[in-house]
Amino acid sequence: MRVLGVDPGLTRCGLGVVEGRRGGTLRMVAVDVVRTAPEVPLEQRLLAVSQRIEAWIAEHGPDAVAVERIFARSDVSTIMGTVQASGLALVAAARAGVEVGTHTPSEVKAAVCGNGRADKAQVTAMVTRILALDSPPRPADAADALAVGIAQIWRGGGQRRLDAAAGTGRPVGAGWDDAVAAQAPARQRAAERWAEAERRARQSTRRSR
Amino acid sequence: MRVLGVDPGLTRCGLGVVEGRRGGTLRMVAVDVVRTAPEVPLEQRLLAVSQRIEAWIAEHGPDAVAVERIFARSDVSTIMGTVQASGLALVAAARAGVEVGTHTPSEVKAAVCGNGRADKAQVTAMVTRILALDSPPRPADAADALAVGIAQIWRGGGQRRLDAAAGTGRPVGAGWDDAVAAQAPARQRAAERWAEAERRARQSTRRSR
DNA sequence: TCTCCCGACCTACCTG
DNA sequence: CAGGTAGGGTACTGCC
DNA sequence: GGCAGTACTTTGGCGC
DNA sequence: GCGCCAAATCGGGAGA
Repeated sequence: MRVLGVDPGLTRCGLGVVEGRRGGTLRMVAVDVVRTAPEVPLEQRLLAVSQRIEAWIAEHGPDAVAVERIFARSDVSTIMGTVQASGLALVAAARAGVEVGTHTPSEVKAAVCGNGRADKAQVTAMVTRILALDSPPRPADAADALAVGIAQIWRGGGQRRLDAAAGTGRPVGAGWDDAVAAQAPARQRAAERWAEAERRARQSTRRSR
Repeated sequence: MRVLGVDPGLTRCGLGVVEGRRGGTLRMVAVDVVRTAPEVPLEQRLLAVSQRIEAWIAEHGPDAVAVERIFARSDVSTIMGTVQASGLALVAAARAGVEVGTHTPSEVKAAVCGNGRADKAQVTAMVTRILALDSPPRPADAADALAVGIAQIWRGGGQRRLDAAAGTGRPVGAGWDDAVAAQAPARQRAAERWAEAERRARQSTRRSR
């Protein structure tokens, strides 16, 4: 299984391709960071990111694209570009017909470190070890992208419910799987549809780091 | 001059093509609203929006694409899809090599109604009148998209931010007679105001649109 | 080029 | 003329 | 299909 | 097993 992990960002967007099996040894295929200069018009920056992601998908032909979900507090301004970048990643994947998975920062940390509260350095270190790299991926964002990819392989794209972006309006609370049935209004007939959608529901936004 | 106005949204994304000259009579070329169902995976929804926008650009060959700028308050979740949609519009335009303009809701209202505080109904009414439509554009988002397009034609592209960054200082449109936006230097209290806005937004209940 | 630190919406309208 | 202030949205759910 | 109402962050960790 | 608590960011510019 090959996964393209994406750490969305406007100035720096991390891209990392990881290969391996669930529970097996993982191998880093490629890693890079897309940089766009502040003086360039926004649409150009986004376009650059978009094209780069599409190029990577075309080149590496991943089985899935994993995007780090966005977490935004009240500080909105900074996340916009990030969110847009994540959207581009999602569209690029959808356009290529590739499976999509999203992961929150906590999930990623928990996946690679075993602790959702893990320090950033910890994550980098673990990524380096897991992929048996000689040295830590240089721009920090690269490591994060790889971490997301790892999370995708180990935890699977089986994300829960809706995304933050959609403004779920329905805090599911604890049990995700159980909540699926509870949520559907016309659960009997639509159950199948919902299950399907839910299974594929690795959507949502991206997060920042 | 032909402009594609976009009112970004995930569930409903308004698209409106307006044609005319600055200060001249305007004509509506086309209008529509892209709808995507909540049960569809996010990436699919975004893809649908993206493709539709690209199709419209290809079909109508606008000279510019105008996008309504997003203002995010403390409520983040709802804007995500919106922001992503706007990003898609920007990229679609950039990809097609079309000029891009962004406009805040206030700008749009001011451009169309002469009053930045204009009611939504007012905007719809003015759009209907300006474009000499028999009836108001059906979904409200459609009217908004048209309004954005109108604003683009009448006020020109809003890329002051880009200008400042690029140092070109070259407003794309031809010179306009009206008052130019004067930058308010009052940045000192920004934090305070932000905190205030945030606090207010958190406590009070939101009104309907 | 990478690192570290700081700051965090944008406009229109009304009032003095 | 300058400064300060207030305002601005959306996606989901249920119902008509 | 359209209109109106409401809520608006999420998640892992730890304690109970 | 359930519930409550606490924490989480990124982009721009200057300096090494």
